[in-house]
Amino acid sequence: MNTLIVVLGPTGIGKSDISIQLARKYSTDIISADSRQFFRELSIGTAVPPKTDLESVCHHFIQTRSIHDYYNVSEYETDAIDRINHLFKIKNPVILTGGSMMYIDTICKGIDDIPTVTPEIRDEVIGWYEDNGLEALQQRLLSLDPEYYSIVDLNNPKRLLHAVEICQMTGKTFTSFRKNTVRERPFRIIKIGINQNRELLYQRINYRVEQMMEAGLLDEARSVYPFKSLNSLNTVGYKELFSYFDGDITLDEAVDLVRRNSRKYARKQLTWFRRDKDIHWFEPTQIQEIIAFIEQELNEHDKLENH
RNA sequence: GGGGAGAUACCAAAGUGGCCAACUGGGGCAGACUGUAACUCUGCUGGCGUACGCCUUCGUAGGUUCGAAUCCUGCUCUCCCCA
Repeated sequence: MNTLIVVLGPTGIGKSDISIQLARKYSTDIISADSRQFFRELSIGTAVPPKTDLESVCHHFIQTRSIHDYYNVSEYETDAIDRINHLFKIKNPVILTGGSMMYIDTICKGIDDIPTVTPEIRDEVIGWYEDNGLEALQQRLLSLDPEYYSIVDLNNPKRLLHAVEICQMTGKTFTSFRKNTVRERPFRIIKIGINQNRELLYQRINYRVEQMMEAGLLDEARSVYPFKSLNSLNTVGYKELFSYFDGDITLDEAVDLVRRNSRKYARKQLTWFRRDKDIHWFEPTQIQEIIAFIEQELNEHDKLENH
């Protein structure tokens, strides 16, 4: 059976380096599970690996789309699973790496089939919400899908909005699509988590922000500033600099915010990963241990299969 | 040297006799998460305790009062204006 090695962890921990080393060792490719590295207009602020790395190891789903494109987890699931299965014909293991929690889970477990909301419906519902407010939105959901209403976080407009959109568009309840089924994958998954002591992680993050600024993040952000309202640009490292361009804060304040929001994001990632008991955790320096662990897992697996 | 303003929890900042362990924001910590998810949302944040609660806090030392972060006095420090 083929194996997908998933390398995950908080932002800035050094996942890319480790994945590249693993990819070299196993002469294989890397599939990105990073919801911001998809965009070709962004590279410094999203920490896309340097050109030399991209050339030495084949990466998939990095900078393949535009910030103007609509893309979502479901499409990613289809695309990435196709690519992984395709790669398995000639390579094994394959490596998946990234920090976008939901994207990783989608590859590992799948996600329910829910129709993609059309722009018309989206505009209609959002416009309606802006005119009528949160309470009205809650009531609208209550009448469309009381079951979901009883379990959603009623203060979370994004969740409410999407449920209403789906109900509106399909004429069915949002609940009816939420099967919560886990898709069995025809390959084995080994999850490697990279993390370290919180203080060191924060130091790493702070340092990386420094490096990004030196590498020209300010110019990169300025180049996409005209499109700042795009969702793809509601991204740490850019939105803060947009506030600076807007004249709302100083550059120093903006950079400080980038650091803080990066730390927050890292914490959020860890919260998500914490409940996944399948992850085997290592420190960024433990590349030897990681390889040893993978070897052991692969061997055990072969034995099981031969029996 | 003279005059004025102020010192509140990690930071900022309300509170100006009891409803104050102290509004609010930030930060920090924890959590949720089914399609634009690096999004969006929630809880906690003096100490001890699961909890009713108990203990120690509002520069500092005293005082007034049944009761003080709030009133009075001394001291220390900070800022502003005049010299």
